[in-house]
Amino acid sequence: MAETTADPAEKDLPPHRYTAALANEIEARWQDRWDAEGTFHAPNPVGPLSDGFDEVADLPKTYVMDMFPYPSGVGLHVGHPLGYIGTDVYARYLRMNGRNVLHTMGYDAFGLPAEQYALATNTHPRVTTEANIANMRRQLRRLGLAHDPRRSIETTDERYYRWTQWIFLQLFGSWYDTDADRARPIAALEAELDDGTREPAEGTNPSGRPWGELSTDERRKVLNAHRLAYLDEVPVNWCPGLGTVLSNEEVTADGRSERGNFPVYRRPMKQWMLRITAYADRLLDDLDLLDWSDAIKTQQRNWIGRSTGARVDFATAAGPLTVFTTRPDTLFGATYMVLAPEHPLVDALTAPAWPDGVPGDWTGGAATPAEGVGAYVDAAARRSDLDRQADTKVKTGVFTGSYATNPATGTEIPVFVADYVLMGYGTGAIMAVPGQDQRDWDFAHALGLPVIRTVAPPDGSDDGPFLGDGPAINSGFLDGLGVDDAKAAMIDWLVEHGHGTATVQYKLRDWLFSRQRYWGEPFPIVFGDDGEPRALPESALPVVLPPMDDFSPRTSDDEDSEPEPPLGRADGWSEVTVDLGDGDGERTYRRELNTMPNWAGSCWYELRYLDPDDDEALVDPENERYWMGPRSDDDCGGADLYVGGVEHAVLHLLYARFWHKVLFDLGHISSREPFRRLFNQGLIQAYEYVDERGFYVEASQVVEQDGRHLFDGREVSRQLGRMGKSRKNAVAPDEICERYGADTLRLYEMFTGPLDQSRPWDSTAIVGMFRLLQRIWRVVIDEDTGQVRVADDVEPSEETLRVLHPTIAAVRDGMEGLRSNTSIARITELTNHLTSAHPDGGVPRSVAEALVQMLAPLAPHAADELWARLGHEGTLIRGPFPVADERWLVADTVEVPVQVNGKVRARITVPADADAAALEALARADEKVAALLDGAEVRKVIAVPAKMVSFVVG
RNA sequence: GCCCGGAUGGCGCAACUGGCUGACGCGGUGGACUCAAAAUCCACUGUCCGCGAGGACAUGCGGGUUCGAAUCCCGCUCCGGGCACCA
Repeated sequence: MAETTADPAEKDLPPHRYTAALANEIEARWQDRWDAEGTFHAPNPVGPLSDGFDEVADLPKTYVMDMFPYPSGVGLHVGHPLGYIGTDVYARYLRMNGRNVLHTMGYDAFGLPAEQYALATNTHPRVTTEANIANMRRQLRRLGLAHDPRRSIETTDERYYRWTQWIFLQLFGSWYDTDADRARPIAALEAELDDGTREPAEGTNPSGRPWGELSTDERRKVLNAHRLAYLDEVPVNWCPGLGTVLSNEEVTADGRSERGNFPVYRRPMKQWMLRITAYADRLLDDLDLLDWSDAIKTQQRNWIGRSTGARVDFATAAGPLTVFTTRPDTLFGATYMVLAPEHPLVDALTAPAWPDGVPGDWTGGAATPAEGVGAYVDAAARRSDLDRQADTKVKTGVFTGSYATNPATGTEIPVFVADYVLMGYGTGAIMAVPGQDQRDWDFAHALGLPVIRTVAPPDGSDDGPFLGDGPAINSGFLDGLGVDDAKAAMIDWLVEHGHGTATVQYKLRDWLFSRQRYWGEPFPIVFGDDGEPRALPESALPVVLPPMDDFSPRTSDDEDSEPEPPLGRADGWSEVTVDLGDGDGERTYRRELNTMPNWAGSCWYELRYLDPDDDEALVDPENERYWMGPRSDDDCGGADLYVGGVEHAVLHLLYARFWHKVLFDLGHISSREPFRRLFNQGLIQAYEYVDERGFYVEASQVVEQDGRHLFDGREVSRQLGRMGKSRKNAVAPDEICERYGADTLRLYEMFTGPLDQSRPWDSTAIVGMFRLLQRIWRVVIDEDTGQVRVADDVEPSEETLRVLHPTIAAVRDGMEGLRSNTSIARITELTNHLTSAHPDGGVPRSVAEALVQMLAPLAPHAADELWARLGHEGTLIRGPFPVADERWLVADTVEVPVQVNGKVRARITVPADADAAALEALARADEKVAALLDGAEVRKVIAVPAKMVSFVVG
């Protein structure tokens, strides 16, 4: 890279030029001053951070948030702060315009990466995490971000995770009342069960005996089965190589762990689950209240996956077989049934012998159904989910030898076991309608099963299933009805005859919340001798993560090994003697040894920023209502702006919404949603270079020659990708700050495009923004003397005013719309105008000051410095920000194009307020236009005032 | 396969709801300053034809609507992202 910074030691450089050295000096000085003066403090209405609230009490308020980072050991690269700078510009702009703005930054520091990093460096995660956070704080501070430092939180801080645990106790201490459609305290459920106004929910009382006859232990089990946090035996991703279960996102497409590439096995284990499914409808419906992109909303809708349809019972020898279908209208076309291999009725429905005349394709070549089904089920069990889904074109399955009765037709239809039906969705069994379903069609054709069409396909189409709308055929009382009407009619019939019910099905599963890791929040839970979980009292919080020398998970290469949470080895920790206040007195209990997943801390941090020092509550209700409360009847509340990467489209954002709604239901907060408006920032991409062996080479050392890219003389291939240390294309912000200063980096990152757009990093283009700052500097400061060179008591020329005021309007527009690239372009134009209009200095003070004010959100250090040198006390943090004067927004005269038959043939300068008739006359008077119109018949004239004139000639 | 985005000079992008395509910046070319270079400043810079005035062609491709389309409609291509046997 060319050496673009000037060394101030060099003799012939003007002594007061804006150089990197000067920029760095100014930036460090202002950062210290901002810190010392608490410039970025945003006062709360009440509590420890309420100093100075009186001064801002009448101002409108805005809460701006970034998705907080995980403090990685390699530090930030220039891609990370893109969103942070974007929100900072926005927040500073609003502050200058008289708003009380809350903007801060925290650290999401629990989780497997931190633990792995600690293992790799053989240091305790607490030590590495704290060092990483310190480094990241230093890097971010250097960028001049106007964060309220008092509100910064770390999820690994005991004072923070005490409240994470407290929220878990809220989840454990409540249940979802489907009648009230909200969560309520479990004590309310107990009271209603006691006084007989409520029965235990379906599936929560295995004995089936009335509540009043249950023992204390049995009652505890019933209550536990209602809770929003509950223990359940579920299939999980067990990774013996890492010694922990993993979330689905932590498993690669080929069934191995993302970290370490170890095999992952599905197996059932008893784990903590959070009942997010109870909130499925509200999570879905409330999306309509949010100012989020359709892309993200669609992803959340798909993830929740609500389908309406019916449950239908089919009579079999083993009792009713229930299926879920979204197409009850096609019941007359159900010609066979399929069970998932794991379905509980598989054994019961496996007949002792094949019926007479069974086709060979159906038996899998087995002598008996038991043999055929057994072999098929075993084979399916050995295949991973991913493997089973890899080749979806080929359908396999085996006949059970049993039949079920189609309730609509009374026909006996064969029951198969096939792995294209998944146990995890619906009831794990389907009615197969090959005429209207591609998968059923494929299976029917593979095994020679009959097809009955129940929706008439359009003319002649007889190839494949028909999924569209059309009149019902072959369907008895439904014939002639369209799909929607037929569905409704069939559901009515099913209900009336006791064969089924209308129902809603979701793809969303309850949230697996246990990890066998050390570096996470311990659960505030203990177990009694009965194996049932009990909550620790609030007074026992925080349950502090015990210090351990050996915190590594117990790993193994044995698929059947048992998970062994590291906390089980913490001396004297796994048991605790405590009085739970439940009447049992002081007893010894076993602690829960799992920890929470790293999503936990990020599920509610938006609330803790509001009141980080509150030891009485997770957030004082008044502070929450002030910053996040609903502002009108149809407002869901929440942070005003949340900026982050699109990669958190589903998980983090869904989990956080879920917790927020639980806290809302229980009356702890007034907002129904955590993030009113979400904005996904683009990515900073970088070229990565790969040599002939497929290894990354250091991007900074690649040279371009005749369109080829050479590293060390060898040609390498180039592609655009993510920036990252491992790809050897990372550029650190520190490096750019040293070379140009933070203000230049901020301007450059904002200039390369609107915030939502990804853009490649180009280190050579930064100099443009550096030059801009130099020019602005020169407008105010004489490079030779260091003296202010603006002209006092001089009115700006009309020409300058006509540049200045549209610039102000456009700059505001860009900043409000998170498109400061356009603001910077307009500031550049103004600067260029001033530079050429006043080559020897003497820019009117009022214009120079407006320029500096507009610069302040973007390059706050340089702006505050220039503001001070212009003779003002203090910083520009609270403005003023210039306001455009309408008078100068519209020009007296404008140049408009004149079109003849759609082509621009001339340009004329006309009064801005010329009406259509005047415009036409002026256009006709133009020499060139007159020549073109001469002798031609003008058939039509369109004249749009101040825009254009168009002649149609024939 | 389905669902979202996107495509404008050599590059990043701009053009508010149909009205002068390419603002602003990088890069490039030429110049000023300098012994020289760097830095800085100034000018030019979509493509093609023409000595020139000027003209033609240009917003991924093909149609359409319109006096007028980067913008609206229909049909494609390519790129990026998400989901994927969800009954």
